[in-house]
Amino acid sequence: MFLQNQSRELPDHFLAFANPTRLRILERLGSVGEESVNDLALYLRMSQPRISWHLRMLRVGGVVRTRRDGRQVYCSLDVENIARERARLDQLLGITERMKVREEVGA
Amino acid sequence: MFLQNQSRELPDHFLAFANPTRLRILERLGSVGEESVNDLALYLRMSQPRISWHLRMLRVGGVVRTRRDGRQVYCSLDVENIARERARLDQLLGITERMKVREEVGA
DNA sequence: GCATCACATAACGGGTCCTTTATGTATTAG
DNA sequence: CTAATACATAAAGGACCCGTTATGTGATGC
Repeated sequence: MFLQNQSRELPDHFLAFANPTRLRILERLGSVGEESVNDLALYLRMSQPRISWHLRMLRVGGVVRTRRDGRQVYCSLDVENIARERARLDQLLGITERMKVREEVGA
Repeated sequence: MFLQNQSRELPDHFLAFANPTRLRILERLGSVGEESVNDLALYLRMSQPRISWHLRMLRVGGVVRTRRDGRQVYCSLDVENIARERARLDQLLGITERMKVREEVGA
């Protein structure tokens, strides 16, 4: 079914943002665009398995996508899917585009 | 400090969305606007302590606000704060308004 | 005051998250 | 083929999440 899928997809997506380490990873990826797993671990001064584990959650949640180039695996933000999941949440909450526009205007 | 605060505020906020039961609560609140704790528990056919516990997480995460009227406590979405936290995430990810507009257009 | 209603918290078991250390797998270099 | 590199996965322990029942707290009605 359609809703069956969503019953874990949305929670998994937002769980990806619910951790300081993962937010640091995402901040880094947003800053540099793309980076390998090892470079991420070096930059964050964390063990490679730990980074790899968090990247798995980020991939499962549809926040990050990866591509392999030789032995390196490069990670980047999946901006399109983030926007898609966000739209799903807004629909679930009944938040309309009109409401969001009013907020941007400051109404 | 400023960032110290954010180190738990953003995770707590998105953790609030990372559970099917809480999403059902939020969907209900988006639909009816405001509802008491007991009515929420009845509607979701779940024990009142469980609902109360989830509402606590939703309040801590800044997703739901509550007001007391007599013995009832009425809950509703904190749409303004949701938008605020979302903007913080976008800033962290380096997602600009321009990018979001392009997505809405479908570019 | 006393009983009741609405909600919050406590205690408990089972599951998942998160971290470290150790090991496995895939790709490249010689 | 062998060794090294880059990354993924396994195991183990502590912490937190999530569901139930039981109990506590605060506000209303008699």
